[in-house]
Amino acid sequence: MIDKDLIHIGVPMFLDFISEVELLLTGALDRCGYKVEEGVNNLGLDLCPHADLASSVAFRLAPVLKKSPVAIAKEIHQAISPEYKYVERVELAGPYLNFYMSRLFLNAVLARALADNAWTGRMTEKVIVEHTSANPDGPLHVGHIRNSVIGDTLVRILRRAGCTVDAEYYVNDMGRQEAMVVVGCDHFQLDGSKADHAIARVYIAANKEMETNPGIRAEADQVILRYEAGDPEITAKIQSAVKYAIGGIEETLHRMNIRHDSYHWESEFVRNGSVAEVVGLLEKTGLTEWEDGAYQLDLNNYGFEKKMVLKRTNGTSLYITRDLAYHRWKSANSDRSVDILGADHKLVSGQLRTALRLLDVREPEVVIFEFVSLPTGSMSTRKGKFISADELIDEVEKQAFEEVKTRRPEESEDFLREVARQVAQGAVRYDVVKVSADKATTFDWKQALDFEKLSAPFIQYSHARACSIIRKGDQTHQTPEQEIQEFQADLLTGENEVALIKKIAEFDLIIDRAARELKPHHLATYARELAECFNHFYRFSPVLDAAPELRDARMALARAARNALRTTLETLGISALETM
RNA sequence: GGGCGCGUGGCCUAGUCCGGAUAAGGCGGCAGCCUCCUAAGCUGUAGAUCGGGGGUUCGAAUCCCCCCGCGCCCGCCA
Repeated sequence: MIDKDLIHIGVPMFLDFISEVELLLTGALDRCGYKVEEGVNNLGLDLCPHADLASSVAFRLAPVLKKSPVAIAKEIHQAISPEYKYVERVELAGPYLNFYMSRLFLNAVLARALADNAWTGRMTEKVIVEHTSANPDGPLHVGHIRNSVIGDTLVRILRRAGCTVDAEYYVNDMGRQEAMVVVGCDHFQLDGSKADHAIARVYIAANKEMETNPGIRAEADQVILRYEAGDPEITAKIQSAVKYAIGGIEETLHRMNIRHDSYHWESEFVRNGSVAEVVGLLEKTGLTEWEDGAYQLDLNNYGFEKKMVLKRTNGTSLYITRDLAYHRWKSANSDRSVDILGADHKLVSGQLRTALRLLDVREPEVVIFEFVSLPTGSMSTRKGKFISADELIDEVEKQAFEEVKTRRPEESEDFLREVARQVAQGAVRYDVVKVSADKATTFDWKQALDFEKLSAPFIQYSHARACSIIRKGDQTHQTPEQEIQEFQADLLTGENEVALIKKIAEFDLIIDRAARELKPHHLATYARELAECFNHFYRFSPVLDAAPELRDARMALARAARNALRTTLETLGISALETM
């Protein structure tokens, strides 16, 4: 039987196991009269293959105490209090101290994983995550979606960690790019294709036209000037073009299971006076000056060679100035604000943060991702050189459809289409999120269309297998509630079973880390490991054919694994398909 | 030229922040497993001077310095 009280005490997960180990270690160190320096991980705790948690603290003490690490570890080991709950035993392995999880802990993890809403972290901050924010001058391409997927996954991770998150899209309606779109609309006809693609066509055409017709540039300048002045005709034109493009972009985002909670147009901050206000505040720093007819901020003392231009010669504002106002607003309306930006924004986001510091405004946490390029070179919307997200999703869906059709030929067309859609959505997201943001990548069709182990379908498939077992088990046996009450968790002693429970326990640690470090790829790695653990369990621990009591225990584990897989997939924004 | 980032088996990547016990996966090779809960799965096998060189340390893929290669940036664009 599982200890039902544990469910109510709540949260017996990996972080609690770690807490207990820390308590045991610091207690033992005290008793020995040893002191470790303050610092991150000063107890030398580490996940490793030899133990559930290992400490190399003896190495750190050795130079100070002038004793061998082995001798120190031995002393600490002997001084460790025998009173523990989640720890089963502490082993001395030379200079290392190895901690192992107790049965009580494993059973508690299982109980928790079986409960509803088992995984909500303890963070309480209000967080604004700004992501995507692509210019409304064309469709999202395979570079943009790195921003979208990283951003949306972080939104989900932060929510899972307990935060209240607002996902925001910052719309660049005042920039030169949008002015070019309006000029493009004046000279060329929007065709009937998907809105964002149609906008891209006139935008590309206008840029091409500009090569031979310098008048185009002047027209764009006029648009910028008149929009900033609030000219109603231009305002109507820009608003309709922006809304049209954003509509198409949203459609693409929805295909990837991505939604924003709010949109902020940069013009909003010009119209409500906060851009002017920010410029005024910067003036008080004494670092601003008029140079070459433009209003500039000198950040030379802060390591920036180039001055930051706040206003053009013709008086209009620039992206960075408007962004400053937006960030001031974000900081005032959140406890944490996070920006997802491409590598080309490194310098400018540094300038932005410096300027905010001067204004005594909390800086955003900036997640920079490196570029996605094509085998033929870098992408450019302006030059029409890109693979659109829509094209990618279409291809992946087509491939997924063929795969499902081969495996489930008896199923209806609707079923195949729906599974293919959700597999494709997951495949695209996982393919992006699995790589660390600071790695530059080259887009590869072969890899995008690979549905094997290092992919979303692998994880979705594990989940579907768990569901299949549960479905079959429920048909022949009692209700889920009864099973949860009655199974004997202590029977789950197989190597694969224990490994699976431990992997399930790790979830809160991964979420906590990913939420603090803003590294969504940790969760992608975890998802693969969890699926792998489940597949081993599936392969080596038959559930339905096991003896009755073992069968019930394994059913419970299958259910716990299903919950963990489902939660992990949902946090990655990937559909947890029950059959595929 | 300067700044930032990256360099891990043939290819793609995790591990690097916070140094610890045999460098972990995938793709592709090779050899196996469907009268057995969905084979989008599982098992085994071959394959790595962790870009190069110095340094710090009891210990370096991880920290420091130099060099090489690749990417991004250095607009009154965003």
